Amino acid sequence: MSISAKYNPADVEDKWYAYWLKHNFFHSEPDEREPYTIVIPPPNVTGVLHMGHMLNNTIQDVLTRKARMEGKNACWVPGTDHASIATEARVVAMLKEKGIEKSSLSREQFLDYAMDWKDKYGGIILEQLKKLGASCDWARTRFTMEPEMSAQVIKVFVDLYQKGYIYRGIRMVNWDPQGKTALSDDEVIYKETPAKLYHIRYQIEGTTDEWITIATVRPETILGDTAICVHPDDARYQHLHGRRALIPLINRPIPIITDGYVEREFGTGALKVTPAHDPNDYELGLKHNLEVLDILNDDGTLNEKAEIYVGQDRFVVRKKIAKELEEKEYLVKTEDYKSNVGHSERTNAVIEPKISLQWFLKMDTVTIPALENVLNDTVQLHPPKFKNMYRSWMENVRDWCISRQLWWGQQIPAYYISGSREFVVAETAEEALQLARQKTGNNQLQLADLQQDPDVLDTWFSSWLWPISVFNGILEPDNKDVNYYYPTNDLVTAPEILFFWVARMIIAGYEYRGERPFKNVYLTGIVRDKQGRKMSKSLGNSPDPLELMVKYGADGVRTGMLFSSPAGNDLLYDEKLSEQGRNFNNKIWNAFRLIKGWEVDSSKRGEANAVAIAWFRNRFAQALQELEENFAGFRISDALQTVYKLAWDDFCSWYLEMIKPPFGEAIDGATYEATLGFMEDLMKVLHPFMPFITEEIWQNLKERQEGESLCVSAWPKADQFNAGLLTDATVAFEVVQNVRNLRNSRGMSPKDALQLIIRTERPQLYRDWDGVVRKLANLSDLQFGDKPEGAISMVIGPDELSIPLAGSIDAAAEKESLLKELEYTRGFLDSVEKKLGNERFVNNAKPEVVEAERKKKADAEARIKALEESLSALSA
RNA sequence: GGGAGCAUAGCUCAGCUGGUUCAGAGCACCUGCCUUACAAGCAGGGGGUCACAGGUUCGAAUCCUGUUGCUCCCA
Repeated sequence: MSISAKYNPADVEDKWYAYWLKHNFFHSEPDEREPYTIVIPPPNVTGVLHMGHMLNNTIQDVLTRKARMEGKNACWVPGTDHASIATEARVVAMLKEKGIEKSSLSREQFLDYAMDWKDKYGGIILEQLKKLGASCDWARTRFTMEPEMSAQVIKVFVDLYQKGYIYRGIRMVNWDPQGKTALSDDEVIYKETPAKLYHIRYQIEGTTDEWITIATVRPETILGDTAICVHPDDARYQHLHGRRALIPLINRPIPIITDGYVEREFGTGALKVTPAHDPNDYELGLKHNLEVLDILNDDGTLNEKAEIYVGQDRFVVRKKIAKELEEKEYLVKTEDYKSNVGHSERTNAVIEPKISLQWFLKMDTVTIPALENVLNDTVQLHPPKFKNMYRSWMENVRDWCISRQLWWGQQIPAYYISGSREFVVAETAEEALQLARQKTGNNQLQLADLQQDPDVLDTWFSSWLWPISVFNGILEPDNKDVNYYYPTNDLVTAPEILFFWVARMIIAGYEYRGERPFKNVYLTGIVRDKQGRKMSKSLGNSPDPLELMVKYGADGVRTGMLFSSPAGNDLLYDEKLSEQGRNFNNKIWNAFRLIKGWEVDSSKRGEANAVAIAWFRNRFAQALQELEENFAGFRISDALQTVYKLAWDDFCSWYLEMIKPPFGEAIDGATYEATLGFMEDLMKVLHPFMPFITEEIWQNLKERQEGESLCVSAWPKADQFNAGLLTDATVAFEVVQNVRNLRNSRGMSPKDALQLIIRTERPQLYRDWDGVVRKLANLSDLQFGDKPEGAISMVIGPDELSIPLAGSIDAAAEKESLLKELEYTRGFLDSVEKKLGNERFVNNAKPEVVEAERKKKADAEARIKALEESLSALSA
């Protein structure tokens, strides 16, 4: 069989993914095994795969695949999120292109269009995840708006309402006048925008020439003012306390109040208070019991409460009123000013802080177990530094505004009774009717007399149930799936949504299951470009993951992502990382080529390789232990590094070179079998990181049956290892490296065989490694003894290596380097002796630390002795 | 304004409970090699006062305090 010298991922990836699916390896059903469950952070149906998903899902796949190989019943539940605002905006835009206005459609018609759109585009991202190799249980794919999922959301709403946690209230919300909906804080993007600060004077009531001047960037809102506020200690305004000022143009009188909140240095030190149109003013208004005067319509035009400019847009009015104020000499001056203006993430309209009637969830009590169980590590955050952030949020949490003025989502199950201000909350219209009849005592009420609230619930209000609802745990709280899979094990997500999503899932978990939703939360970083900028469509600095996978292979990109992604830290993505991943794949591929290319001669004896085999077996055990520790601490990047070095350095660079037969010669059967076993174990520990290439190699390493797969093979068991053997090996390797270095520095070819003479008190070590050292250092002979005439020497630990060299030996240079070493080692010994001579050290330090120092001392002394002997031989 | 985090090689980062397995990895760089698995490679090498200043300690990259610079969260 001829195998390509370059690994070609395209040849194998689709083949093995199809094979895995065909044999249902990723599907999970409850059984007697220990479950391992991950629910995917459901991507938006509007989304396409980006680098953040790549990182996030690679990590989930690594964890899932490892658990599956460990014999756990692994279940990774995939799905998508309906994303109310984003999707509705997308559908509205799509309709607009077709010439259809949303306002011309009924709710049902619109939802039909939206569902069609979702069916067409909503699954794209999941298909893309398959290219990445994601081992999700596709039979369990969920969508947050499918009937069973929505039913759970509605049930929870009704339940929380009945418990008294949900209420309707007036609040200041971020209003998008274009989308005509309230937005949550995270859907608002603040941009620094050049603006003007208008200084406007208000006449004091009952005077002819007394004024107070305020400064504002929004002169149109003076029409909604209900007070002017000054600092109580501000000397400039002492005489005005308790007086009233007249709003220019409309002459409505408003009180002048005092509050320490006002910054005296800002503007004129006098603050106009517009409770309906500024969040801070709103708070101030509550405190001082001010009237809330809303002068804006939902679309951003002024209403009749403004008295003037009614029906005109807020920005048009800003210009006009500034002009009028100037003409009528109310405008004192204007100055340039930079202000942070909120824009809608979806429509880019300038956000209007607006008083509105919304639905809220009270957060004060439901958050208690969610806070407590993160602080006591029942739910562990990785890295733990996020606990602080989590706590500060949970301790200062505000009630959650859960209503959105949209159609795409779960419609709020509140029904208003015609002809009254009453409403009822129920899971169905029929139940609502019953309730309404009871409530009103009017048995004549019909369905037609009820009007369901037109708004839908915040998308997070459905996704906070995700770890429960994917197993239908709200509707059937005792079903076998939810009992088996819940609580889930690990959640992998971005710190950006720690509050919006993770915290709320924990709340819902305790509220509805009385238990944490997951044990571990692994927080990934944000994927940034080389310059540290967040990857975004508008910057165009994000590579297309699919193209990247075509170029470097899915395995290459997966490992590339993980090379530089410690938990919780941002990842500065460079295509070089994928290249490195691809190169690693190629390296492994070539190791496979080498092994497969060998002729095996089972009559041949292979004792010479025994030490190499013993060494690698122990080295593997050591690395496996390290690997397990890395996984246990969620240090995924380090875990990859461990197997990377094991495969490349230890297996390829050392082990294979040790046992490789000379060209044209066969390998003995015992060494071959051992090597196949090592390769197979390597494929196992590499598989979670690079599933495709490892499966391809594993399938071809030995005869396999249809239905067998690496992805369900048993993970290697961690064995004890012989540490002494491993340290002996490092001595042998050091000898090899020294000889190679000598050749290199003297410009000699590796083909020139050299003679090596070792002066040592531990000859057995060198005898054990004789064959390996001879082969790797290309020695013609290895003997024990003193340095002969005309040889160059080096000192390794307490041992002296000599290599006879024909021709020039620069005795002076050699002496200099030996002296330098001697000096360093003496200095080192000195510091060690100082430590040991210090009574306080010997008494206070741990015994093993003191013991280590004693060993250092002995080593240093031996080394000094060897160096001195070399030097004296040199001068002799 | 309040809170948190970070600062280690040219770059990205490890360094878990203070002690040569403590100054490390990968990439980049330099030198020499197309050596019959791999140039997507091999062998070898250089490079850091661990931000700055104090302190605790027998001993500090590691613990404490302050300074400077950057980042994030909340307002």
